[in-house]
Amino acid sequence: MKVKIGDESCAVKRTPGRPRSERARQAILNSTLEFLEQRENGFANLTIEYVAARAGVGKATVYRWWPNKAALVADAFASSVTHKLFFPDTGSVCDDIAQQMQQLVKIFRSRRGHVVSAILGAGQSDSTLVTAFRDRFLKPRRVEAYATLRRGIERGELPKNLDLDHVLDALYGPIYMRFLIKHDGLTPEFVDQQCQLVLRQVLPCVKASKSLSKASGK
Amino acid sequence: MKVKIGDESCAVKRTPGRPRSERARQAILNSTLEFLEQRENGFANLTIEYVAARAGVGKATVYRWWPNKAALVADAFASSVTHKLFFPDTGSVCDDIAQQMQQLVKIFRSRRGHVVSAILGAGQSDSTLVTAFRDRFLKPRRVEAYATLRRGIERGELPKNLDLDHVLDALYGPIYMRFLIKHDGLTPEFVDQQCQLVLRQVLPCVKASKSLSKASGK
Amino acid sequence: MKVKIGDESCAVKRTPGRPRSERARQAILNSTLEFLEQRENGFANLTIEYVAARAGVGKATVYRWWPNKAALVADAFASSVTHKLFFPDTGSVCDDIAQQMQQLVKIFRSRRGHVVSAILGAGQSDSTLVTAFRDRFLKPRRVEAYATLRRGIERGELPKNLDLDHVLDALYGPIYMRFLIKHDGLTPEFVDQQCQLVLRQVLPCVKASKSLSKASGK
Amino acid sequence: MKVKIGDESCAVKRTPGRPRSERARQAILNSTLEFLEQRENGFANLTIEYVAARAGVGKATVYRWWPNKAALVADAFASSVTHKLFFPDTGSVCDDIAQQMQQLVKIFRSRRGHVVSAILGAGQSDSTLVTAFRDRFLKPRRVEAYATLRRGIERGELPKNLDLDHVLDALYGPIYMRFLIKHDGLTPEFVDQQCQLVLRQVLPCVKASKSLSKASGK
DNA sequence: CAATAATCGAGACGGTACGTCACGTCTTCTT
DNA sequence: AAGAAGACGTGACGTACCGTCTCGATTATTG
Repeated sequence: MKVKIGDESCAVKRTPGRPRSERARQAILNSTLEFLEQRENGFANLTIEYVAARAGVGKATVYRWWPNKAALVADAFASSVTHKLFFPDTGSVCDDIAQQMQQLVKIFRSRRGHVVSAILGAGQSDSTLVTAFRDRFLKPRRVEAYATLRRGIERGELPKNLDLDHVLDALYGPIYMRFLIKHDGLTPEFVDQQCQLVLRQVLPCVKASKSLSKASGK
Repeated sequence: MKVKIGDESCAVKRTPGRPRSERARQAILNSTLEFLEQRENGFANLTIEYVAARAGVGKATVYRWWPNKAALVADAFASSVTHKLFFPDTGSVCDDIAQQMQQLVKIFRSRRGHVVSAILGAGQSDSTLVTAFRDRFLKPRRVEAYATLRRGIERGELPKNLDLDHVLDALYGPIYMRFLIKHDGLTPEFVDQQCQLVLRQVLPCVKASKSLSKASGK
Repeated sequence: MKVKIGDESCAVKRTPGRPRSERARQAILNSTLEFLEQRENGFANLTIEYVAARAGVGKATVYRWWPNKAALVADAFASSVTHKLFFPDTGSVCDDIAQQMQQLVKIFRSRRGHVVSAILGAGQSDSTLVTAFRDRFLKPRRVEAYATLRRGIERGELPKNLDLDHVLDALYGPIYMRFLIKHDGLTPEFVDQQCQLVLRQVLPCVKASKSLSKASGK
Repeated sequence: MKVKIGDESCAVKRTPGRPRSERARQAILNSTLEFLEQRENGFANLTIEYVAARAGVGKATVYRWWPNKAALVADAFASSVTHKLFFPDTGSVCDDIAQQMQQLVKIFRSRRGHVVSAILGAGQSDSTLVTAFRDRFLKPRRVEAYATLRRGIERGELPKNLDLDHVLDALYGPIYMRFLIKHDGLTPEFVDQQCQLVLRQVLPCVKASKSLSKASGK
């Protein structure tokens, strides 16, 4: 709880006693991810017992650093968050976003996708998990997305007064829905059509700007 | 070997032995729903032990009729599915769908919504659950939605060759996303705007029929 | 409870309703014995469920006629009591008894012996069972044994004022002990030696030291 | 890599991990004995659930150390075996053995006797139990008995070439029989008479007839 | 360099719920 | 009225993990 300000040059005040083992920390997070990445091994099936054994670590070591399974999974998820999800700047909002969406879908369809569905699944009965998902995954991406959309607005591709959040939900919602409910394929074609469907709607052309502009009250 | 003629139960060959107790069945489903409807009582916290005790029923009776917790919950949910989720026929597709979406959101925001999130949450590590959700809840509603959309097409409100499933995902996806990730409010205004955003084709102007027409190949 | 005396010619006043099925009764007792006769299938492993199923009978039919497992087994045992256990009259007490003991040991070593050990085993926690064993098996045989011993007394082979019960326990006790504890073989040789050991002791004087000397071979 | 030299615990490699709780072990064995010592609480009525609860112990702890109920009971019995069952050395085989037999009968007639009958009873359908009884109770006592008998042989009280096991069965068999079948009393008088009946060889020839005549009182 | 202190692995502990089995009772239709 | 069929509420089974707790061993800082 003591925050050292300034220079750490010579006197890095370390706590006495054996320091935390970085090897153990990594092994625990890795065995957690490894488990979640397997199909049909959701959060519910994950056991601390297994994680510890797989990591070659005592159970107490897990509990010493993570208060519960959810915290462990949230941490493991955060440490796995891909850095490949960026928005390019092609000059066309539609293309910028379509490309990022394709990357997202690729992740969702990979083994890493199981980690996402595990965290969203478990999050339905443990709000700390969805919170972790929003804070560590969703929001950072939204910030980038806002910028991309604003570029489009500046360029005149999109109307002003656009409810950015709504547009983004309109874009990504169907992807999350298919990802979680699996009632239909999460194909690249679907992604492209989805992107066009939504962004064509908000193209200047028309008059709909009013219905989409953010309600002043809220 | 007396054969009752004219008996209406002629073909209703009863199985021998004591018949299944309807009282027990109802009590089990009810105590399941009751539990899930409480906040923070997710699928994971639900125990068969509790369900049986609450229903005044032996555990074995639960296991006799439902192979696992997932099946029980799916059944309980299905049996509880409100019959208020219908599509009216107002003469306007947009209105028809908007009204049904509002009903859906109302359910999602009610205590019954917890059951849905419990199912979809647990379904992420138990595919039988999402399957049950799709079969018993999603598909029946889709069938009605198709009809509503087709009415709109016939009326000329919507273009022909529309990929109905995609349109429906575009409509409902954002609702499910906000419901499950809770990053933003699931308000009636949002629902209305969402409906208009997707179905704006109704109006003259644009009509991006090409991008939405079902890919011939598929 | 009404005992009809005399002629049953025309009006055998039977209780109304369907009469008890003799077939069922036999099938139940048989499947009970059949089970107990198998090695390692003691009383504890016997289930009414199995007996009923094996006999092709409803469980309730078993419970209608026998209040509990013990009563059933006691009945089954009684119905199986062999009639081959008699004492011959060879003119020598020792031979008379030795022959009967050999027959007894033969039964103990046969599959029927398992029924005896089952009933004595279960009897340790259910006194009705040992009672059944004493009344239906032990006592009838003791009556015969008394007669045999008295013949020997009359013949002068045995002393007067003999405690018959003690002598019989001295004779049979070791057999029951080996039968139940299985710490040593229940061989014909053992039986012969046992018979001689005890009866020589009670002979007027002799001192049969030889019969007690250990068999050289063993 | 410091090796302690001269350490007496050199070969006493302790197993890693938390050591077994002696408290739990004792509590489990005690609650087992306590239960069995009550009349009509046979082996069959004993539940691990009860033992664990009574001992203030998790069920798993019981199962961790004893594979089944039989092993537990055998252990509990063995641990309770009174150390009063020894053979004195009075100079007379008959007296040595008679005294030990009286002690045994005293145990059989006490509450501890229920444990013995529970073990032998249940042992009839679970061979591991009788085996445990033989190994942990019977055989150790036999070893002492052999020594006592051999002393008698050396002293000339008993003939050489005696089948020790048979003599011991002849001595103890009737006691076990009366203990298990309860057809007659297990009185101190019976024990004395039984001892004399079998070991009369000691005496020149005669006189034992009186001790075998039935006690007038009874 | 020894003392102190925190972490490590291992694994036993008291619990809770699991899913199964048999109990003894009941309800139904058939004989 | 008794039969077979079989569902019912009950309760113990033996197992799997939970999260906590000793252990001895290890690895740092401090006196």
